Amino acid sequence: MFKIKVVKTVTGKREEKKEVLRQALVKAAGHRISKLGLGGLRARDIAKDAGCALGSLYTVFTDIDELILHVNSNTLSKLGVVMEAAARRVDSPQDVLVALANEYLKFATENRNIWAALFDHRIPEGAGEPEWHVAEHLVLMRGITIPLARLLPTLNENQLAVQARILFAAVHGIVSIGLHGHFVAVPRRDLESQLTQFIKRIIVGYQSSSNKVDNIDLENE
Amino acid sequence: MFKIKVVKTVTGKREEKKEVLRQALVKAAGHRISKLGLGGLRARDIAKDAGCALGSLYTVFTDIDELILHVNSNTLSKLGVVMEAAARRVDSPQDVLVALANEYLKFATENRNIWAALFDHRIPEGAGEPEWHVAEHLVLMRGITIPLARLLPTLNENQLAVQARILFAAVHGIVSIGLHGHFVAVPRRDLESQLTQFIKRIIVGYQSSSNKVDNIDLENE
DNA sequence: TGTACATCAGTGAACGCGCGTTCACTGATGTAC
DNA sequence: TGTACATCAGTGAACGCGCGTTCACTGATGTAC
Repeated sequence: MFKIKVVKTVTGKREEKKEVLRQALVKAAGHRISKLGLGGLRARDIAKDAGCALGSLYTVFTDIDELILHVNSNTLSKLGVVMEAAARRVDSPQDVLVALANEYLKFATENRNIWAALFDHRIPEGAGEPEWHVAEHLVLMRGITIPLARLLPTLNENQLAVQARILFAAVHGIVSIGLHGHFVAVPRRDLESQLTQFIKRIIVGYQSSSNKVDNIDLENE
Repeated sequence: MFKIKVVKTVTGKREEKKEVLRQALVKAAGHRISKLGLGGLRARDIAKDAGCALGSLYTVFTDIDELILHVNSNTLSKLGVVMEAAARRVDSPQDVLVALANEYLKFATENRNIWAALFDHRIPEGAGEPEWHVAEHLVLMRGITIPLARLLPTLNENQLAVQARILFAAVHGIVSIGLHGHFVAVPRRDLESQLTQFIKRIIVGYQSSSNKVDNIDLENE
């Protein structure tokens, strides 16, 4: 037992250092992206900031893209944490949905570049994102599905998933165009209240008897 | 009079040819983008497709970016045409809004890459897009404002503009995430009906007496 | 524990290449008389 | 109308440079006995 532990520790020293390097690189890349955006990211700069040689980057990641993927993974997890916290601060499913939308806006505003990297980073040609990364997206969706299920108890799992995605996409669009200023945007200071009203309107739409989601959705299954 | 006309024609021959070249380049660039996306665009290829030398491109545009701007301008104008036509095919403001959203989805689906270029193209560093291009965006917004004004007659100009932008942003988000498959998307075949339901829900939200837009919006003015 | 050997992380200069942009040249278009 | 000269569009080879990635080398960590 003792022997095994020692061997493990000693043998692990290499893997341990590698892990430290990995973290340092992800952190450095994150800072660079925060400051200059995804487009301002250079392998050389990351290595320099992380305090290692350029080549080291490639002993730990196969690619710059792989490194970015890890940065995005971190971002997603941070986003998940604040969203969950926001949801916990209120009770009714209506308030939770509003809180989630506003927290998303807040996160995007305060972490512009690193948030934008989530969407700007395109996987090159071949197969898409690895499953572990897709799974992280799903966790976020889950946070929306929960209040939605309380709000619309007649929907099944699949219908809820679809509504969560639609809702997220709509909010993302508003936040994205609002911050980016692409096309003509809504003044920043109005965004939050507009977003809140927007969510409330959709909730009213969900609840209106003439427009029940379960009636409609079944068309598609 | 006759003399002037002749002089004009002859003198105009240079400018005329230049214009032909300009159009050819924009067209060629458009095709390239359609096929390979904005990321697959190369100055050499465009010139080749347009049947001119590489250098010619720079006698007509200062930049690749300027050329792309013109392609986007074309796209915007095409989009405007189909949206307007779609709006004319129905009567009630509700139906117009639904039709506009669905036409937007259709346009994006059928012109993926060239549509994506509208949003993917980032102006380098310095000052933003030229005003003539911004004006083109406004025309699109105008198309949304009109039915919205009929639906919500108590809103003033400014409030309508904000609502139009929010609505556009939300629809864009749904279409964008739906098509791009970024994050986990809604199955394509469901998108249209989901989008329709979505718009209907928002309209219900607008009309619900407990959630009047004019009551809310005035907070911000 | 100590010594000899093996492995592999870490290095950073050099490679390679893609690609936007320029520039000296030519030939067509325009002007003057 | 015709001729001599001027202008400027059009050309494409060459420039330049940014930057991801590699690779021969070194030194630290790990293994065997």
